Amino acid sequence: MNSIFALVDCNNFYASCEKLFRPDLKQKPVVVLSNNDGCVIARSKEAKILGIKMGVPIFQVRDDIIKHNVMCFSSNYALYADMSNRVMTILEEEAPRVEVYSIDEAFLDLTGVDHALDVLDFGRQVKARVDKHTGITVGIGIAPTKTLAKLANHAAKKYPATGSVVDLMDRARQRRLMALVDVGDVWGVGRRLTDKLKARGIKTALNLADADPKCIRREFSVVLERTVRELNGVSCMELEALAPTKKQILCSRSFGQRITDKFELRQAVAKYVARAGEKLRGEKRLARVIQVFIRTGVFNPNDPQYSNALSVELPYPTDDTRDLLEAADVLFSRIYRAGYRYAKAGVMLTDFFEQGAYQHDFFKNSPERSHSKALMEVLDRINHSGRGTVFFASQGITPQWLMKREHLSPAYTTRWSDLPIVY
DNA sequence: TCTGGGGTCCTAGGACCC
DNA sequence: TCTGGGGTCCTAGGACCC
Repeated sequence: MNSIFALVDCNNFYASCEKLFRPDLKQKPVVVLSNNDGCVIARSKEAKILGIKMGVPIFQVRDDIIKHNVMCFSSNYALYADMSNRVMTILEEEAPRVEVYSIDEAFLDLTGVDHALDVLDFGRQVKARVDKHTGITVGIGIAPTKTLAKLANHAAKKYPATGSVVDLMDRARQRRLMALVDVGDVWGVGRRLTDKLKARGIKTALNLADADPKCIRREFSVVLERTVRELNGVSCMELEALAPTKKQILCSRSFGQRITDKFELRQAVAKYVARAGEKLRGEKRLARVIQVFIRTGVFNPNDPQYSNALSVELPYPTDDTRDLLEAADVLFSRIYRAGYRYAKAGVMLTDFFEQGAYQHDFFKNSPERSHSKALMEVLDRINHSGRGTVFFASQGITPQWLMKREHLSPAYTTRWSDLPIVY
């Protein structure tokens, strides 16, 4: 049976979340900043019109921000994740199978759904329900492949006359749209590929669709070949309703200010290890390999640069933060060099095993620490309860390097004391 | 002065084995 | 003089995504 995919995408998601709880900002330009308040990572419609670009460092647009009275928010992921869940819950009520593709996007599988409505009416109904129940506006693209659904969604955003819902099931319509779309706006075609494709005269999505898939595979990759086929209506990417288990867990942060002190840097690494361990247990996995990396800033050419990473295979797969801390500490002391201004550090866990699936070495007697499971459970439970935090001494008690979040909005939906009250 | 974080997949090349 | 071929595994790096 031929597939039908719908891509639902929240408009200006982070900026929209912030605006929901601030009616006074309704027609005002709003931007949301990355960690450390470094870059612009989301913009409201009004901010886009002002020409504030995605990803620009905030200091480069400071004049515009002041001149046009743009409201800035530090990113508030607790709020965005909660709003995302509300949107996804509604989508799951509307469609039999849903793939949550990112915090603000989902693919719906409409294949074989018996619609009294046609797909366009169905899309409009979904959009109206999300709007009514969450206040978030979405765009919807409907097409026979994921790549075309992305394209339809692109059109839904770009052309207001569509009412933000585009039905791209028809081949002639697909070709008309593709002729208008820059090849760089195709899903899966990034900046590098755009340059290479354009150098070969492939400038629009339609040019790419009409290219020979065999040549594309030879000169580029199987990934791009798939894209070509998808643009021609041949579905090569399934809907994945179950989130695949993770293959790596990464915890890294840039610091609010440069670190020169060895013990402070060590604390930062310990903190990321603890966080990574928490995520690992959340995934119900054990990790056998841990990597630590540290680096100086990359933007100041006058600063001496240093960057290094080291990984180790642990004696047995573990999810015990104590094991991870111990290993990380050894790695850290081997790569640490004095005399640099460090800007970032991180910890990566890989080589995962299912809990209980690992066969221990017969000749070693029970290598794990005692009460590991119970201790980690208590640790996670306390830290998730919101009533306090427990942490390892190596993480430090009053870190100076915490990231900057100077424009953080309240936790409107996840903390009772921050609940907005309407009188 | 100030420039995010967290992922996936694919490929090429080297080491090693028979 | 002639100097194999096929396979696996691992890693680093490149590309993409949001």
